[in-house]
Amino acid sequence: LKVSKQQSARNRRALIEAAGRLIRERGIDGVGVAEICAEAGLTHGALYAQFPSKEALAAEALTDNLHRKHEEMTAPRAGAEPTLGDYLTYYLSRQHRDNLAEGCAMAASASEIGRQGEALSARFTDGFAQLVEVMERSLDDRLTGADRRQRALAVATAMIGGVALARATAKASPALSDEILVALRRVLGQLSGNSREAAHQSEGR
Amino acid sequence: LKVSKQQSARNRRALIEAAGRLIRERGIDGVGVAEICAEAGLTHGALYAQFPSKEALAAEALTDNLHRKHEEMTAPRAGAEPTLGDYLTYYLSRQHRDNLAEGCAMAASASEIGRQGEALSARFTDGFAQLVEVMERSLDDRLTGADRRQRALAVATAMIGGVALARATAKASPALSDEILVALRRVLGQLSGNSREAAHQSEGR
DNA sequence: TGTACATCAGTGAACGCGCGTTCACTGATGTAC
DNA sequence: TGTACATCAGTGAACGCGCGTTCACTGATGTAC
Repeated sequence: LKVSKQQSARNRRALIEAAGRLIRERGIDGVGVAEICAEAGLTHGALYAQFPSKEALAAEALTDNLHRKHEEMTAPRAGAEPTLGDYLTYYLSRQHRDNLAEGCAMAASASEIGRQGEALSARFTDGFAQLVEVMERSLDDRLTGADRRQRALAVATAMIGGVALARATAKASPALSDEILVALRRVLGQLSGNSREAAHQSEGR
Repeated sequence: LKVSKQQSARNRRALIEAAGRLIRERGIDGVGVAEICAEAGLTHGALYAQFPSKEALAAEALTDNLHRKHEEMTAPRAGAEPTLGDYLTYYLSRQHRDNLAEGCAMAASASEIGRQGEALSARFTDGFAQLVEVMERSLDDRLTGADRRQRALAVATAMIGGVALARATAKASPALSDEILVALRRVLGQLSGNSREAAHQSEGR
């Protein structure tokens, strides 16, 4: 049965969102197309009217998540540009760790993305490069050149690794998992080059 | 056909090693038991004479890898205890990034281990806690208490995240992938608390 | 504005395939005498 | 030391199952007149 263009667009959105949520929670290989389509309120055949394959849908879901997260992170906080401390508080939080479905896709898929097709790894790489740039802008203006860039790379990498490892250890040792988040907020905060902000993070809120 | 105890023990070893290699390369869901057994020179039924399930074999392979890596890392370098710089040079190398099969299982499975059974995540967590302790011992003696512990947690997390992200970005941007390794060696080296060593890392070898 | 009809998003049965696991069987090993 | 036989690691066919994808069909939409 044919459906209105509006409804068809809504269905496409529902597929992207269901795929994103389920893939972040269980991994690409951990969800089937039937389940994704059912979650979107459709039958499995409908996917192929919108996307050429499961992988194409996964790629679309990844891009969608990375765009959304980029906007969320860079949105002004109380009218001002977010600081590195704001980013760390947001990203390295228990809420983020415990919410696979709505969290950052990079933390959810870091170690498996290299095994997927080029479409997925190219989109992942773009998203990571963008995160590094956001981190670089948040560092103190007195830092320059290679040092500034390297700190931004280290912060971006450690944030993603931190959430991934906090999740990996959460079941077997909740205390260690929490410790990872606290330690990274503090140690990475000290890399901002801004001594006032570093002191703020050191208080360990 | 029955086989000598010696041969049976060798077959068990071959299964653990084949499983470890293939799972690190392609993920647990990316390899079948038939392929693991074929790689070990056996038929698929043989697995169940040695292990109750595929997951039990995967858990054994994970423990085996983490023990081996722990021994490799802590072995004295030229008669002396390895420094943090030695660990970073070893772990954050292009060789490690490019050798999934023989590399550290934590970097290969960080983001997917939380979705597996408890046997696997408990062993992963033990291995990570051990890595944190090794890192802690390599920091300068002047660092103490919570600061020392937090730096060790940050270093261990960023090392694993660094290799995972260097791999994730390697296909789409080899330059960015290399940059991650260099940046982490340098920035993490500066966390050792040993200014001589930090300067050494800063030269960016 | 009203009617006729081509379009095409979505349905659901069917495709071949590989998965993890089971099981009756084999036959060299290793033990009991 | 030599013989008889129970053991059990490994074989390979078979199990049910869910996977991603295809396809003939449906019928409301939206266009052409």
